[in-house]
Amino acid sequence: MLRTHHCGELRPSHIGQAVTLCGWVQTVRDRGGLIWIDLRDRYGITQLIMQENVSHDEILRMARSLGREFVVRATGEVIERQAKNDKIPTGHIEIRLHSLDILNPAKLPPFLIEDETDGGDELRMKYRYLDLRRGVVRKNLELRHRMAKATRDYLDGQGFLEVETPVLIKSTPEGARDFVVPSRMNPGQFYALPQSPQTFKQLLMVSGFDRYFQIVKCFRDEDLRADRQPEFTQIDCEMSFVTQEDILNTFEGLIKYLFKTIKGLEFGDFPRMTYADAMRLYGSDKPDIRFGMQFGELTDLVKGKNFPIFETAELVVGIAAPACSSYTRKQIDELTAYVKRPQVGAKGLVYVQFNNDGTFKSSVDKFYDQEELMQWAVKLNAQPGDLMLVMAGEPHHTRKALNDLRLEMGNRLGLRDKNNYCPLWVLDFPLVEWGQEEQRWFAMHHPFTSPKPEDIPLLTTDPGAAKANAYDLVLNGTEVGGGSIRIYHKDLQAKLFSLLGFTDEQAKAQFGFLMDAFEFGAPPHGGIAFGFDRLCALFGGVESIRDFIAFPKNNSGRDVMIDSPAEIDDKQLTELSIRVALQKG
RNA sequence: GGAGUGGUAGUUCAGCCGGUUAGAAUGCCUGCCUGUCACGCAGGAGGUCGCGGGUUCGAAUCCCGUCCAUUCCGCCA
Repeated sequence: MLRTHHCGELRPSHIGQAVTLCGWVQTVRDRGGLIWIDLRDRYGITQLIMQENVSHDEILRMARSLGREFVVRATGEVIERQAKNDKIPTGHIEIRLHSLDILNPAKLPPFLIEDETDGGDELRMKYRYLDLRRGVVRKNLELRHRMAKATRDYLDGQGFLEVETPVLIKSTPEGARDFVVPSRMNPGQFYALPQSPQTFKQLLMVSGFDRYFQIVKCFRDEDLRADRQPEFTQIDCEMSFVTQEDILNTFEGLIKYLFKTIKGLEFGDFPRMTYADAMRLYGSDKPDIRFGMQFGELTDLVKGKNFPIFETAELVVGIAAPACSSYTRKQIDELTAYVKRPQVGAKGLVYVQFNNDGTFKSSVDKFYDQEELMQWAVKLNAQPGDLMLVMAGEPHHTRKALNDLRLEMGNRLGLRDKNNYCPLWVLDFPLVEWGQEEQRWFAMHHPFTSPKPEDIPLLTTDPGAAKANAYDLVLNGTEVGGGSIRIYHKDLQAKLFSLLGFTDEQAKAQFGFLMDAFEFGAPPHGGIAFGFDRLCALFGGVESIRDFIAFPKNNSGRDVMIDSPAEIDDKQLTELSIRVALQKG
């Protein structure tokens, strides 16, 4: 070993010991007659000291030649500091240097390797290996490690087996776009990278591995966001001989275990809400229930008063923002501008100030009297002092826009504390939804999801009304997991494929292996998958998942450090029987 | 595919209603300093104002195009 200790462990109890440390030079403070070096490694910072007329001139000269991030090996004696620093764990000791080796000099880094760096995102990603030296980023990866460890501990304790499934698989038309990989040995043919190990984990159930999990990379070739990467990690799980209730309980247990071991937080039973209620009360299938402001519908109440917007609206819906009745004209204009942004896309916003004296002042006073506005207040559960905000229009878009406004009000009122965790199960999703453009049904979850048994007759009469045994776990308005009870009978699976517009031939070509397997004794089964990166980011109290991934990709799916994706040689293309025909812009 | 924001010193930014030599902070270099730890003090170096075109006597500044980054919408079963 090149070192006897690391840079985070020496304490006053070590005083008098001869030690050797290795690490990176954080900074050199040359005070003339005294020189200090802060030596950093993964574990912390330890101060080295040299003194004129005490230390060798050679060491002093060498210390003055050091630059930031030089890799050095330092040997000396642990001594007590004359001036102590209570801000760091090693702040009561320092090392009186006897010898110093430069193991490797370093170019000046392009940004400061400190918690409060001066580096922007782009530069940090280009030199990610330097960024990862920073304590804040390192702590994120340490958190991720502990999350993965705790997940394995819990699931192992519950009898789950971790089984690896292939990464080179087959492209399927449903769902997200696939990343594809050409096969040299099979000219003109391509593998696809898995969007999830879905079919393989179901086959493992047929094989009798009745409790499977895998912490596994998944790939989706879709546009990115702060919380979406082209390759991401799931905690993928499946169980046999279980009901939906068993799965909810087992994995509520996992999330509780993570909160307990990682953050020391205890939870009671997670609340549950149907998809229908989530949409009705929050306009979202992933409601943030850290705060109230539930929707109230006014559609019937407002008709017949000659207010044109409301007369023609299919849905009139509002929220009551607590203690906001004193909002100024300017503040209300800001809210109106917010909902009119293209991203929200609302036409406008009606407001009603419910004054503390019980009177109302609104943007629609011409059309509605005080008594009528009082009825609104009852519907929206508004109290004196509240500000009612009402939107109208086509139901789907209006709910979505009001959801955006509700979250914005939550932010403005400081109701979305990142240290306050409110998990929620959302249940009873619809089985399928209508694709207007393609004029066909699409699976809301995926085509292997089981309808609720009592809704199977609806598949032929009214597919849109059929509910699925599908569920999402939502945490603070973010979907962190989702799953379903699966179909395990060949006939029902064939019926679903048919509903989704597959011909028998297409279904057989794409999922024949699964249909075949269902004929060899498939057990009832179901499962769930959690977005591991998102879960880590939420536990870390951060919106973006990038800092919980060691080497993430940027918005365009590029790795700016290794500069990928990249073109390949003609020789490689030839071997792969591929010709690139780029369309000229 | 669409909308917004940004691109100026190594870095983070200011300047942008056109007009001296493009600034600040930090980093870097040199010197001084025997208890620093965001060390301090003095001095110094450092710029294709993303790129291309246009308007103008004159463009970092206005206009058009383009590239890059970022946030959001679409998309993500």
